Amino acid sequence: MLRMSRITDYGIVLLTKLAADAAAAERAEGSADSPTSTAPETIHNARELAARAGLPLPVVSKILKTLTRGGFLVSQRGARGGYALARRPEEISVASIIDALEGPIALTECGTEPQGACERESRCAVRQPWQRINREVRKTLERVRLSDLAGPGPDFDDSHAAFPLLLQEPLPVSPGSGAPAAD
Amino acid sequence: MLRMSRITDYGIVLLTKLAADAAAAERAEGSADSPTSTAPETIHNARELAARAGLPLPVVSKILKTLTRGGFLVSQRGARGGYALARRPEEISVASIIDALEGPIALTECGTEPQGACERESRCAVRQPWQRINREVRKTLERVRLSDLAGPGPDFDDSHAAFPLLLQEPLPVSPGSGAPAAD
DNA sequence: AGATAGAGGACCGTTCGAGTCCAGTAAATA
DNA sequence: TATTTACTGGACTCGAACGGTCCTCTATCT
Repeated sequence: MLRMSRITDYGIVLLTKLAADAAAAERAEGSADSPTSTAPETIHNARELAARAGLPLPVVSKILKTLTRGGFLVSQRGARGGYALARRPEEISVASIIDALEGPIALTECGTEPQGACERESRCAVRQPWQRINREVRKTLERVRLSDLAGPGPDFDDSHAAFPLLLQEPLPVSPGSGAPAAD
Repeated sequence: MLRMSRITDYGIVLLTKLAADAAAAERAEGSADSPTSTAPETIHNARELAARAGLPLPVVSKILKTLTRGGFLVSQRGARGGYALARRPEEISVASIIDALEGPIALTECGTEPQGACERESRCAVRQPWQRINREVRKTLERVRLSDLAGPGPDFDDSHAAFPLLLQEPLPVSPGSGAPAAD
């Protein structure tokens, strides 16, 4: 199914919420005297985020810890502590989030392993092409930023084309192949 | 790790070998009197393919059966039986192969499930964007054809740029985000 | 001091995928 | 026709990975 783990899925949802809140707070206070992104308004603790996302607290807690280690969040311990985005949403790509939560993006193992690590490499005819496919999928995921996922606001509308970069038409396929693959 | 199953990986390797052989046979006989792609030269049995790929026979057998059910191969029972490509390599997309071997391509579950199937949908802020990401990754995989993986021949060379469509430069990211995400 | 909340890591149960095996059937050949 | 070859379909097992929980420690605020 070419899927990523549920943890990553949850992680992106959580980051999206934080990004949306940060954007809302920034908008609300204008250019006030709270310059840092760790202003109290943008700090949320795990319990609150778990409740809002409808996910169990331990899971959310684990994910937030990982994201902090990965440099996406800054944490504040103790009473009134919590998490806040460490960077602006536009500076965080979906690819980097996936990297942090479940290792480097690669459809096949030979995409990440150093060359020569696969004992079947000698008779493997597709290593090079796969590496290119991996690269291309990765580029796609790098183009998408957290700010794209957060959307323009709570009244998010699909027709707004949140990230128009993804709406480009697919390039024409190889000439001569009239019928596309059945799918 | 955003990976697909090993079975799918193997399946693509096997199909690639069959595609390369079919192309070689077609080239060798020119436009002889064997019009169908199921000519004896292009039939290979599971045992042979397993040996050439360096994979266990039962696994290869299982994969070939699945691919036959999916319409990618035609099978011939009995002595001197085997498998042959059902379609031309240019007509088979990597996306469709993945579909056949491990279900529809979707990074998250909400990409495939019918709308409303996720009980968290009401508070899920990222469903729509994810569906677009899924769609884009899928397009990427649809652009790549089996013929691209097979390469120009046995003396396959990376510099030949087997599928130039994938070598396009990445589009510029959202303006205003100077620093790319750390990865 | 006490309460709050993150940090870190151990732990467990379930699921899922890889891989094996077997009985059945179709086709070719001797 | 008997035998061999080879695909068909499905059941089955083993192990790893993942989701999820829990516990202890530390830092910070009131």
